[in-house]
Amino acid sequence: MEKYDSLKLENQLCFPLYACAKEITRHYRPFLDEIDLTYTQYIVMMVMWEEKSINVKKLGQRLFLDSGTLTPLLKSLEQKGFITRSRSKTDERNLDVNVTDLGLKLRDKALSVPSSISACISLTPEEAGILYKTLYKILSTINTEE
Amino acid sequence: MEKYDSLKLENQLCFPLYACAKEITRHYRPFLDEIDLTYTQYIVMMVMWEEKSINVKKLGQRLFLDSGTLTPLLKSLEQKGFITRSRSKTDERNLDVNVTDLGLKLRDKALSVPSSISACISLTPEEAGILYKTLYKILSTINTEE
DNA sequence: TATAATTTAATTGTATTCAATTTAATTGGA
DNA sequence: TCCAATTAAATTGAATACAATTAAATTATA
Repeated sequence: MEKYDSLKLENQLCFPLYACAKEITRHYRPFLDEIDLTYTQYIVMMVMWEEKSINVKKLGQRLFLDSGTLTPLLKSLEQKGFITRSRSKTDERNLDVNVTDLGLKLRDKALSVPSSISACISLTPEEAGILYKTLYKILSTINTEE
Repeated sequence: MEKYDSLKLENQLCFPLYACAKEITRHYRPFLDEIDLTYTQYIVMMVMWEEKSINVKKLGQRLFLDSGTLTPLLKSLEQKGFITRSRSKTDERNLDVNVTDLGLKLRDKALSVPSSISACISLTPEEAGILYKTLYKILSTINTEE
């Protein structure tokens, strides 16, 4: 055990996490290109497909993103016709995001994406299940100690 | 089981991976601010502390980064005096990166960073070990099927 | 009620990321 | 040797990310 062991790249847990996330989102690109979405736009659309309507605040909490990222991204999705943006009638500070018909149509085109991705992540269902639980455990604890 | 279940955010494995990586690197910020490094600069310095000298190509392979990311980042580290950049004598296409004395001094200042981070990731050693193995399994397979 | 505090998006600025292209150096084959 | 192919880094352009600040709306309080 050497003084600087804790600073070795191979002893980091965060580095493979960082690299994995990067490599996987990179692998999404060719599939998402076909439906004119980036990875971040894709996870926003996932929420929109489920919720149909949501405001920016809640969307950001769901996706761990702030308005600095979401504002330009939502404008881009609006431009493509997948969503609409409008101030809430009851509280004008809030911006409501709604999925459009075109946005809903995109859902069918996206159906093949998840299987295409899981095909290039060769984990057993058990490994995937444990990984899933562990990641959510980290997410649930990391933002609490503030 | 519904038609669109595979597109639900809660059924994604990639999303918590993406979110975790983002949240964790965000937690590095205050600690790394104190030694004037960003997260990406930090992992570059980790390699430099181990290798002392390496070229951009190998550095990129090690960190899953390309020259588009590394070139401006290495210029910034050079500006701060932590590394030097110079063309290889034997093959001028290669750029050699060398750690400076100042860069080596930074290693001692960085010693407290790993423990600060692991303090806010509350995993058991077993969970961390399994996570580590699983992430490297993904990394080893994801870039092979090209 | 009038104003202070809070909340929500938007904006600004810095730093990634990566695909695609360009430039320069090296290697390989005719 | 000459030139095509390859390789490595740099450049360009688009899209994130996030901290910090700003602006507008709402809520809380004196």
